[in-house]
Amino acid sequence: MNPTIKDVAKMANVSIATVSLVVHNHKRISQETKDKVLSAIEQLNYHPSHSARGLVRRNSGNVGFILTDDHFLRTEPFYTHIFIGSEFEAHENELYVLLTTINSDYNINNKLPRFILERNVDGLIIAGKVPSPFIDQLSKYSFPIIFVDYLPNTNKYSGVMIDNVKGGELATEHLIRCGNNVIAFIGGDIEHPSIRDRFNGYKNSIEKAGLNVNNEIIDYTEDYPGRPNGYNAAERLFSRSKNITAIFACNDAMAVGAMQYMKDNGIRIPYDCSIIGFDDVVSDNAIDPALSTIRVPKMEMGTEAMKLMAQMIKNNSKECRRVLLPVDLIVRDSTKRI
Amino acid sequence: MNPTIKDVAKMANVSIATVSLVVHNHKRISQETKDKVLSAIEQLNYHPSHSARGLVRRNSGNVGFILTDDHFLRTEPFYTHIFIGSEFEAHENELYVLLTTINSDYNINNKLPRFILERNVDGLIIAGKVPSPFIDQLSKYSFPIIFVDYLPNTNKYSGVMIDNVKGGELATEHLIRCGNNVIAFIGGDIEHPSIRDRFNGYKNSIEKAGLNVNNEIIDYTEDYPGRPNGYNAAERLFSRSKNITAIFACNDAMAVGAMQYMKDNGIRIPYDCSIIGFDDVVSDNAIDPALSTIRVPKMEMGTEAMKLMAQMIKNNSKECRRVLLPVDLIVRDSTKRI
DNA sequence: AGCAATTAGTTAAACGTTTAACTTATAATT
DNA sequence: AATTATAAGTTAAACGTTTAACTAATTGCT
Repeated sequence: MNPTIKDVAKMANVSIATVSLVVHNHKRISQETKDKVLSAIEQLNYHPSHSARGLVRRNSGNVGFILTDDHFLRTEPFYTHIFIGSEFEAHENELYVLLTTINSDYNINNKLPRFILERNVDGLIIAGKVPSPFIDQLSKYSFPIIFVDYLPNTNKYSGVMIDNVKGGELATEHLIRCGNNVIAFIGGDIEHPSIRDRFNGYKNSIEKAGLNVNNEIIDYTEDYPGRPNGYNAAERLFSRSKNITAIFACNDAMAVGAMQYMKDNGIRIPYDCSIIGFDDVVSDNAIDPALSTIRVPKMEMGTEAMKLMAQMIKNNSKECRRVLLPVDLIVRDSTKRI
Repeated sequence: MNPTIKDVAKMANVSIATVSLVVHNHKRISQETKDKVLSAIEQLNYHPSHSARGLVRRNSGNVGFILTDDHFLRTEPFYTHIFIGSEFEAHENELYVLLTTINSDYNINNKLPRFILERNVDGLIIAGKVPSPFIDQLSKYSFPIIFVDYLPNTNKYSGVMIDNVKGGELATEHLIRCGNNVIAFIGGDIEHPSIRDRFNGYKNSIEKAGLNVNNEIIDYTEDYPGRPNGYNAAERLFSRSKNITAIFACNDAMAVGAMQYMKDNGIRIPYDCSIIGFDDVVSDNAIDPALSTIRVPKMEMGTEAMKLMAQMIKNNSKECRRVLLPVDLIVRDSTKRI
């Protein structure tokens, strides 16, 4: 049986209230008593019962972490890094993380995750784009919600985002500095705020450099921005225009797909065509040449989200707060000065 | 405020004990009363408090899920699938899953995950190989532990495994049936039980076919069995022997690495050399040709582990139980009849 | 010296369940 | 009719904390 507060109290010859006060290091307790109690706690290896605490505090000590299954299961461990960041920061705040996935085609008839129905979380972190019917369902609950890497259009939610526009600019500027002047863009669903922002960054830089934004070398579809999509996008692109010298892909997965197309069709990277991705999730040598990209601070997004969450829980605040994290240009071998 | 059992009792005009009995669908309650209570529960959207329940039942309702960070963050979402399986099955058993990673170089001075120290889990699922100092630390705790995809050498632990020997045999037999008679093996750390079993399956089939096991075309190292390792292994292999017509890689990641080496060196797959992997984790078209492999029922491993866990928790049993899941041969385009 | 203020601790109620032990009403058996 | 058995519910204690309200001892102030 685990030691309880009573065991500690008995051992230290004080009341259980005193033990509790020491645990919360309340000022009312003298140093002498504190030492006595602390030593008993140490000896017994006492840890307060999560359940008992949750019962009287009327909270759970848990934070739900939700993402869609296709995001979680994709090849590039983007969201996995975000989760790890959250989990890490949760330790610092004495919180536990309950991870669950929802269907990417969640609809109004689907059940909400069990920890929401049973109100066994004090807050929710939602990573990546989730179906809007899911978000709608959440409105009846009053716990804080923090979005990471995706923010619904309504401006009532807190979120941790990266500077996608800036990232798009950095990538495009880099390609321009390398001497390219026919720079294509490939993206998935342009309705996705992140992709749209990256595209806007692309446009900004193209225009700033005095080049013209040419729809013929801009390709996006509604499909999931993964490798197959990148492959197909590159195929369409090169069938429309032969003189493309560089591609900015909205993420690394699409970039890798596009690279595969180029390899299959004798287009040498970066000699015939440079390519840059976004996210910095492929670092292994099976991708050749190494992909230049925009680094996204994935773990940091997770930690920032959990920090925000811990604050909101502690202050019982519902105010909407936003964090914007910077991105960096990472130059590897897939982009080359002409 | 969330509705409590009292609210339900008041609404249904019964005692709280009756509500509790209905929730547990105890036979002592008449159908009539049951209906009344159930309808009140429905109307109020009542869910029992996890904390209150945990307090009296002296359990947490949580299961810890542990793996090393490099396993979790690897490119192929192998363990992610296992986790999802566990999480799914946890729902069926009214359990929550607390996921956390440990360092792959965990040592005796590292702290155990918080949920273990605070005894906030009723059991532990450990996925993949973990450092043995970690396992040693666990011995002071008495909750059930289930290993998945890795079982320490001592035979005191419960586990869910796949038939690695059989998988090795299936893969090798397939290559033999395709007409190959110089079949190489590449693997990572041969001390890893799964890799050793796969290798043993390979040997079984080679011998059974009357071929000889040739150390020159067998390559393993102590390194992590990822893509870079596969690349290097292929390099060593082809520098030692030119007439290899097929490779069995101990997993898909190493196979992909080896494929990259072959592509870089003009070895056409499968015309010059066939290759088969293990795990079935790469299904995207950026890997070309599509990789033949041994399918591992990843989600099922997760669900089976959680089923076992739920039983052990329910029966308060500590007996050692094992589940062995079968694997399948998946023929794609990287292996070809000569 | 007499009173107020401060310090250091204790008491006891509350949080929302579960469940053994009890009660009461009805049915079955002698 | 008296006794026993069964059915259907209720009572109350317990689980391990937190914290407001209280007490008692000491110190400070006039």
